[in-house]
Amino acid sequence: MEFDKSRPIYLQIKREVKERIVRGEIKEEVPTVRSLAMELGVNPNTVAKAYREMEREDIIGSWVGRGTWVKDGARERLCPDMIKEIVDEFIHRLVSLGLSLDEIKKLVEGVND
Amino acid sequence: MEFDKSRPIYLQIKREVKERIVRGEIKEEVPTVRSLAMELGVNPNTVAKAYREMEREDIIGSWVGRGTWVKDGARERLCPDMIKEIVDEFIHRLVSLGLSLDEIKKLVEGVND
DNA sequence: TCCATTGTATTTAAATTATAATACAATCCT
DNA sequence: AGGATTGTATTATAATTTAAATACAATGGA
Repeated sequence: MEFDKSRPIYLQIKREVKERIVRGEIKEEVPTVRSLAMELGVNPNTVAKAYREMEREDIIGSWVGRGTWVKDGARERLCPDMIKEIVDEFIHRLVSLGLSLDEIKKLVEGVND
Repeated sequence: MEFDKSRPIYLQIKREVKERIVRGEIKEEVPTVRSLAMELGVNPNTVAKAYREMEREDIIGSWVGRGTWVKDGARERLCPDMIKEIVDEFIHRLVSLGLSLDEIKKLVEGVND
């Protein structure tokens, strides 16, 4: 995973972990703060900050000495929420360029690859 | 225009100005550094930084005492470039959630409002 | 019980971003 | 000619983000 320099790393880590949960790569046990920090090449504090926010969002739960775990039903809540957020932002950005909803639909229909 | 606190303001200003160019709201004359800073409620230095980068991208040209102007053909170059960037990121993000291209197309087809 | 692993917290430092206050040279308009 | 406006540059300051190095208490396994 590579980072976009224009946005805080901890936000990108949040997105990455959520994506892994939605994809089913993370089912119950979330990587430890230290192991994910090592894997991503960042400071454990940065991962801890991402986890702290996701805990407040009721996506994961952390316990000292045990680790971090996906909360019950988190994947089912996360999936439609994230899709809606992505689609909404996509539509909004193209509308900001002056495109209509019909034009946007035709644009996506024509995508190949 | 309101700012997203999670990203540098000067980058959001770049996007805003580019959108205005594509929408045709800015045709030739770009707002002065000071007037846009006043309009957006930010420091002139922040606008100047955005303009400086757009000048390096050959989108605008600035002259002391005269102002800032859209470069010839900038709108025609900007329009397809920005659309492609937005669509590509959109597809990429949904693929990162595990969706296929077909699923994405059906998703967009079903959008209302 | 002992020890490694866990999340959490603290402190210090560096880099980036944004603001603020000027100053300056070039240009334009009257 | 002269004054206002322009982009640009400089310096200083503050806030945010990230890194780094620790330390600590709780947990679990040998």
